Amino acid sequence: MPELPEVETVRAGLHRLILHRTIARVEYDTPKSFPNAKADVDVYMVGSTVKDVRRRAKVLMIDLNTDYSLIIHLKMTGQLVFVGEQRFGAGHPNDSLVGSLPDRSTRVTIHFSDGSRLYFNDQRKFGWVRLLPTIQIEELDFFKKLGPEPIAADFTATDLQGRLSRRKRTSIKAAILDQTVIAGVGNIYADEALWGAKIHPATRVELISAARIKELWSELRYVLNLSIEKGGSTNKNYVDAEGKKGSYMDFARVFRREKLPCPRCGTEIIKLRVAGRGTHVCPKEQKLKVART
DNA sequence: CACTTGACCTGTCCGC
DNA sequence: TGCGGACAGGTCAAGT
Repeated sequence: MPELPEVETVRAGLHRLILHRTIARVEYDTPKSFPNAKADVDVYMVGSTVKDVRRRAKVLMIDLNTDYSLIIHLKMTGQLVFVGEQRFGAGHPNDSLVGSLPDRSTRVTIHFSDGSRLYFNDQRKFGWVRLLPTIQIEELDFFKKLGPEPIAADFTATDLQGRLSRRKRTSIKAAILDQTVIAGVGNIYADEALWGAKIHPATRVELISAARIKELWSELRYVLNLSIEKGGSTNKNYVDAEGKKGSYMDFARVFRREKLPCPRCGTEIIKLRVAGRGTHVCPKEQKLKVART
C-alpha cells in the first residue's frame, strides 16, 4: 500500500497530532516488528517528547528530544493510527477506533502521557520500527542508496533521464520502482504515470526517447502530487493517522481498472504482469516498443 | 555490476 | 460451506 503519497499523508497527520507529546510507555509484540526495542526503548523513548515527524522515500522518521529517532517502514499493510484522549466527533472515522484498537494486527503501541496512543498495525508483518540516533539515519546503507524525491522542486526531467541511464536493459516499470533510481514510487503510481506518458511498462529503458522520459517525469510529479492532495490511495488497508481512507482511487485512470474503459480513448484496460507485479495498461495507447534487429 | 525471482506473512477472493 | 491456489500497496537475499 503505502507509497510516497500515503506515507506523506501519514507524516502530515502525525506532525499535526503528536508533536510535543511525551511518551509514557511503549508496548510491542515480536522482535520482528521492532528489533532493537528491548535494549533501547526504556532509555531513549520513555520520557522523551516528539520533536519532529519527517519522511524520506516511503520511510517515516519520528524525531525525539533524546536525539534518537523512530524509523518506520509500513511496507504493504502497515498503519500508524493515532487515537486521542478526545473524540473527533460528528461521525469521524477515528471515533470508531477508540474501542477497536489495539486489534490482532497491532504490533507496537506508544502511550503518550496524556492518555493518547499511537498504534502501529501491520497485518502482514513486513513493516518494521527501529530506534536509533537521529544523526545515524543518513548513515544507513539503505538511506545512502535512495534516489531523489521525484516531487522535489529541484528534481528535473534531466535528472530522471540521468538516473535511468544506469538501468538501460530492464523494463521502465522495474526502473521507476527501483528506490535507488527514484524514491517513493510504488505499483499504483508507476502504472498511473506510465499511462499518463503513454509508455508500455515493459518497454526497455534504452528504447524510450528523451521526450517521452520528460512526459514521464511530468506525469510522475502530477500523479504523486494529486494523490497527496487526495490523501493517498486506499486500495485495501491504507488509512491515515486519523484512520481516514484516501480517495485517489476515485481518480485512478488505469490502476485496478481492468475491463473498464481507458479515460482517453475508451479502449478496455487490460491487466498484465511486468517486473513481477500486476500491471494495468491501455493496450491501444501503450504499445510495446521493441528494438529493430 | 545489472537483472530476475522467490521469500517474507496474513487475509481474501475465485474456481471447483 | 470447504479447499487449494493466486494474489495483494514493498523490499531483500540469492541466484543467473
